[in-house]
Amino acid sequence: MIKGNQGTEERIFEAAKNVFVKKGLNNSRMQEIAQEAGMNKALLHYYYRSKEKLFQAVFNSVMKRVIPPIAEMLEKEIPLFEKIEFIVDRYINSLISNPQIPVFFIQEIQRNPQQIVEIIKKYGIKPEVFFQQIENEIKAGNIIDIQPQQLIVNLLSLCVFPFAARPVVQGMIFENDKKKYDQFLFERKKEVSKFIINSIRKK
Amino acid sequence: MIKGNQGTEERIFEAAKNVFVKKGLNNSRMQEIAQEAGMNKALLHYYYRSKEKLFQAVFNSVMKRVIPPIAEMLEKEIPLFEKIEFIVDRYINSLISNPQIPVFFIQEIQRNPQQIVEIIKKYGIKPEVFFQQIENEIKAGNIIDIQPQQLIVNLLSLCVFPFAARPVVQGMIFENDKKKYDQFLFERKKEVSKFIINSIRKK
DNA sequence: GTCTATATTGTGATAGAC
DNA sequence: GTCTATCACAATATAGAC
Repeated sequence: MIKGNQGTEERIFEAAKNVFVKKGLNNSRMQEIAQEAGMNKALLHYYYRSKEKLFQAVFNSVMKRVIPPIAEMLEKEIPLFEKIEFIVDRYINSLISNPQIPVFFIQEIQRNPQQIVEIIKKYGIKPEVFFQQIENEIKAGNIIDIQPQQLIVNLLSLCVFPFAARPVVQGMIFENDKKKYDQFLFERKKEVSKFIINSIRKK
Repeated sequence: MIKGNQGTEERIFEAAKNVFVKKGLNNSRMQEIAQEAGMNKALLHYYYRSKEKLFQAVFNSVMKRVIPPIAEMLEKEIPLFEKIEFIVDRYINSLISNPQIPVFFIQEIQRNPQQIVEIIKKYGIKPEVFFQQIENEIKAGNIIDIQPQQLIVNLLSLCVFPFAARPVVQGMIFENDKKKYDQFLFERKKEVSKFIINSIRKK
């Protein structure tokens, strides 16, 4: 349960975030959120009017915290290999701290695909800078020929998938051992950037 | 709508599969399935008793069709690089034919994480054969030193993620252009195995 | 087996006392 | 602002005619 020292509205918000992020919109009950916040469910409506509005508040807040760092990293002006190491390390680290975000995001986008367009517009994600950097490195002969789009999707896949599919992977290849899987994720920070750089570096 | 030449039970089942796979359990309505099957919703209960049971029938059927081919490919006795090309090509191809499966699977596992254990037991997925093969290649000095678990998760990530996160990726780096993204996925069959083999091959 | 009509239940939302 | 009690509605499930 959420601790009681904050204001009521904040307590509701924190409780809603916990529940929504874990279960998604449709598997979450207002009753459950109220209980998590240590109050009656009528109060949720008093402060947020409807379940949908409460959810939107949570979703927007999570996006606001999650998207800008990524957008920023993509535009950072440092050498490519350094940048890959930097992004992978930071990104996996932040996913270790917030492991449910990928599923939360995938589910919500599935439910309401429209909003992805708004999110991109709102936070001004521009992968073009990163694309350009990759193309420059190819022309300079420093890395092998690869479509920038393929490379960036590879990077995202390698970072995010192990969190989105955790129960499956943990069950399939780690005998459902939570600690082993945590260790695996921790090591992955180095492994993934090694894997990528190994693949695109000319030897 | 489902065509009417099959038996009623099969019509229901096909309709339910269409709806459930697209929307997941909680966003699907019995009414909608009935409509899709061209009949009254009372019939769904007559044949399948409850929504939950109908869903389980669909889920089990999908798993039965999706899991064994993967399990089999992992144990196939062919050289490692060939095997990687084979798995990636076949796997991405099957995802192109059934693009909603990853999200369907992730959502359901999230809702009911218990069952993953049963599925693994039921279909006898054994990655050990593949692990052993990788370790042998490392000892023989044919590929670089890498944890087999990391490699296999890399392979799965690179294949599955672009389907699970399609709306996001399509929006972020393909200006929401469906055709471009389909083309991208098609090319990926070759790109992914090249990417992996490039990374682990000793040069 | 298939339908219409109805019962039952779960849950989001509101009214009104305090 | 916070609570209890209640409403309203949607969706699953069943009864019963044919």
